Amino acid sequence: MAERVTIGDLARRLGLSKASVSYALNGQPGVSEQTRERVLALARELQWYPSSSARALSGARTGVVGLVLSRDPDLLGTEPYYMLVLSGIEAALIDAEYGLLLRMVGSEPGRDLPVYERWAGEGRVDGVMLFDQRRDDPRIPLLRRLGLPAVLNGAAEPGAALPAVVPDEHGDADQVVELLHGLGHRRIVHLTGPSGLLHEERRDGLVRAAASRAGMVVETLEGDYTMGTAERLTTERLRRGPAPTAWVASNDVMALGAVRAAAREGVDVPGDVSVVSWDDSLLCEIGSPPITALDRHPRDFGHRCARALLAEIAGTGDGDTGPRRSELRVRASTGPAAA
Amino acid sequence: MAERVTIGDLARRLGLSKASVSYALNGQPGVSEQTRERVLALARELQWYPSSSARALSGARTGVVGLVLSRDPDLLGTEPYYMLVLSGIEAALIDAEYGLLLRMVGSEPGRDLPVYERWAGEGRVDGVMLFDQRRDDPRIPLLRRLGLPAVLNGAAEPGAALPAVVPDEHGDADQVVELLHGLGHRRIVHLTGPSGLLHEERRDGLVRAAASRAGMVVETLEGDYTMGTAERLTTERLRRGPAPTAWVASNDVMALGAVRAAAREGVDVPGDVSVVSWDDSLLCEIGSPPITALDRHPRDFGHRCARALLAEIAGTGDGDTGPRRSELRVRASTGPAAA
DNA sequence: CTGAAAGCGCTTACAG
DNA sequence: CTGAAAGCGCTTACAG
Repeated sequence: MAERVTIGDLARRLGLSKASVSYALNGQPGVSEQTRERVLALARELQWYPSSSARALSGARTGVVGLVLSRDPDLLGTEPYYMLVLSGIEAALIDAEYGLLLRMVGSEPGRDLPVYERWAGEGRVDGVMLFDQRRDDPRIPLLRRLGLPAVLNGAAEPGAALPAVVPDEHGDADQVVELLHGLGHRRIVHLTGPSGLLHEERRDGLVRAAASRAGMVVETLEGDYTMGTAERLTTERLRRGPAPTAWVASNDVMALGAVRAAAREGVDVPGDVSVVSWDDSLLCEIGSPPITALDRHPRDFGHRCARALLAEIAGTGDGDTGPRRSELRVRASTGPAAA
Repeated sequence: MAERVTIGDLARRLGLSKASVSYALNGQPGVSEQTRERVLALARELQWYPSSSARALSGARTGVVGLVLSRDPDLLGTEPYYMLVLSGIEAALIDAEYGLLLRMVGSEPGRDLPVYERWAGEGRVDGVMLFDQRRDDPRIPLLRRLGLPAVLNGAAEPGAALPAVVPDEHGDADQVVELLHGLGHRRIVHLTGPSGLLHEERRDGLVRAAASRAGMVVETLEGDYTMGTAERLTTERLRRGPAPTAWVASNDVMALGAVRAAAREGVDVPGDVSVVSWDDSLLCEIGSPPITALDRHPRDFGHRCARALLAEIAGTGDGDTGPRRSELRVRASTGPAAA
């Protein structure tokens, strides 16, 4: 075990007090430039690292932010979306020399609450990032009570209870509906994630609004992001009689499920039915047919989320650059509406 | 900000010393059962949480283990393997009330070294999990020097410099080769990941050994886990003249690349060429054709890795349950060898 | 079984 | 600009 070098060691060697060393190391006023240089040089030479626990204990930052992922592990393994968001988060944190404490819990609502409670109680993190906001989300009052900085990612109203990072949901819905309308489709099935999730409700509202402006009709089917459910819902709907010609699915996995179910029912994609995914990924690229999808820049989004949280922790305004327009990647799963 | 409850508060309320409270809370001897009960009851009532930094500073555990993922973010987003391993790790850590500090760095070798140095210096973690061991891996001497507990995941020799968790690579190679041999294949292309990775070298050796026992021949092509490279290598090999009839790829993404390249070259899968993936995932299931793949139980593997590290940290032997046999999921990408 | 005390390595008022 | 000191909330010998 390498012997730890402390600021006490640095102070002794330099004939300074620990306070001066601390000021020098932290870029605080209170030491001459010359002293600071000497301190920094010695710290580097002796490979001094600040003890994160000592720092945290004496009231400074922990240098860590927390993220609780509330999805089923199997789904996390198949949906590339979160891994990409995660890598964007990491990129932002690295720049700020922050660490990420990651926790995966199941998808049942509320399983994450004790984690925040504990993190706050133990003083583990400086803040947390929240995804998948729900109606009357219990995390918001909880985090307020705990006094833990937090950022709501994917929220609609910037003026909400917590600072938020918003995606371009409006533009997303418009792009998708526009494409389908242009292809002659007039009826859409919107295959959503669980309706308890606010972004699913918002998306559905925006799709309906855009559709109705274009004189189109929308049927909503509530899925759960899994392929199995998407296949079942699609099969049922196709069998129930005259079905819409366009399907919009909330993620890539469900879009694939819709395509597979259609194939199994003898419904041609895109001949009889067009399919669009709200998330792009390799899954969409390799589907047969490849699936038209929105590239919502998940890495970029993760990066913005982390930066917003860091700004919140630092108390320096939100610093959010605002949403970036998604790119609709048109592939073979969409085509002219059947007559 | 909720006021922090400390053991001092508990001690005062109960008329005990902080030491007694600490002993009671930590299940240490030195307090009567009755006292312990009272302490625990009050701690629960006041929602006391141990300050992780105070604990860590006074020499106890940090309660956190670290993981550095050294792959390109884009690849992490497409390859489901790591997310599944991660969820297995999380499951084991939750049981032990441990947290996971996650860091993603690029795939250039060595980018992770400063992270370990820093984590050790800052006293951030109790140990780290190592994946993707390389020949003369610099992490091993580094971690030894730093005195940071570590576990090598995916290593072959249990008697190595660090405790290790081993997959059933032998069985994996045998299963794959056996399947192909039974289908009449006699020549295999082994599309590997970077040869600097020890598990790639071992796999290749095992595939060659199993093949040669069965009178088969193996050609090795070194890929980098990406689809692009796999497509290019496959295309080149197919064009170069009489190619083997069986392709074994080190991950699902490369297997897909091989299938796509074959299709583009007018080579039928599995009519002309069979393809097997070393990793199973949704990508394999939805491929056209669906790809025969080894389910190496990545969640289970992650779970074992985390448990081994926790055992190492606790100093309680390795506690590894040993490898679990992988399951070869035979799908439409493999068939009888062309005459 | 219990208490008083030192110490972990920092940060931060407070004096000089 | 610098130093002596208190304090963060625990754990852990050491006495009783």
